[in-house]
Amino acid sequence: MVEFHVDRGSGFPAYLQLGQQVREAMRLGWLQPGDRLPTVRDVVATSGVNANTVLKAYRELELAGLVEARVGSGTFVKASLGSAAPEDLDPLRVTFAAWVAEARSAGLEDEDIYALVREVLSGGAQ
Amino acid sequence: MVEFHVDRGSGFPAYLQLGQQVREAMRLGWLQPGDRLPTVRDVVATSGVNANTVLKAYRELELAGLVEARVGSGTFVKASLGSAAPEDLDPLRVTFAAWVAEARSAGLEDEDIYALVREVLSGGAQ
DNA sequence: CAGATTGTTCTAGTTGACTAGGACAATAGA
DNA sequence: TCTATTGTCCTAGTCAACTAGAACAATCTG
Repeated sequence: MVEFHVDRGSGFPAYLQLGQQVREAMRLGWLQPGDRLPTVRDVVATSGVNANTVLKAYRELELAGLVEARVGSGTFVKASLGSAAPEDLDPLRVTFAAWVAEARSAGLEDEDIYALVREVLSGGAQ
Repeated sequence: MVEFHVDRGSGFPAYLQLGQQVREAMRLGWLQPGDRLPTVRDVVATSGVNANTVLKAYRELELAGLVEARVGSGTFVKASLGSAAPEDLDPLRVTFAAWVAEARSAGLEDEDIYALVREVLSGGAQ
């Protein structure tokens, strides 16, 4: 079961955070087709956000064709996200973790790493 | 000179985007102490956001002690951000770019890569 | 069938982000 | 000194995000 972590006051909307966390879990294989998302009321109790906010997040995912809501039973993952097979992810995870260790020992903080990642992914100098 | 790229409709506030871009540029060494940020009016003309929005972003950076605003001359970078020396960044950039190439050839899209990065940096399973 | 569970809808209201446009004040440069 | 540049402030207003609380309707479970 996926646990949501909504950071209020971080500046960006709670419903976007929820949606992103679902998409991310799907990409990482934590959520696969057929899996059930936490109940709207569960999320309300866990994260403190309003039911309408959760609903907005779920509805957006449904519009994207990623999940399917079934009254009485819950919201279920419909499609798969992530273009790589979960097996292929593991070796990449290992090598990247090694790189992170190297970066950290060079003195980089997580924010530095994020900045570097964004720089490289966006095509270097932009 | 740093160019700002404000993505309206992305969901999170323009003033946060501006602030983050400045911080990121500082971490990557593109902005160093003494450098001048774009004029408030420049940003207005370039990105289309309102002067008050830019001001809010700049004021937040000033409160954080990162920049210094001088009426009549501009806003200048005051401190340095990023815990690593810029020279140390290059080799890390190279090895990371290699890893990205590997990940992409394994079929990963940028979003998959971001998800993996966040997973590893947040400590794997959470 | 009966009760619990779940998604869904509705209204009303608050808060914060952002816009619009104008004006002021301090500084730099000629 | 004069002028352009720059940061700063102000008022008023719009819009989206989010809250609060209640109710409804479809489905599952026993």
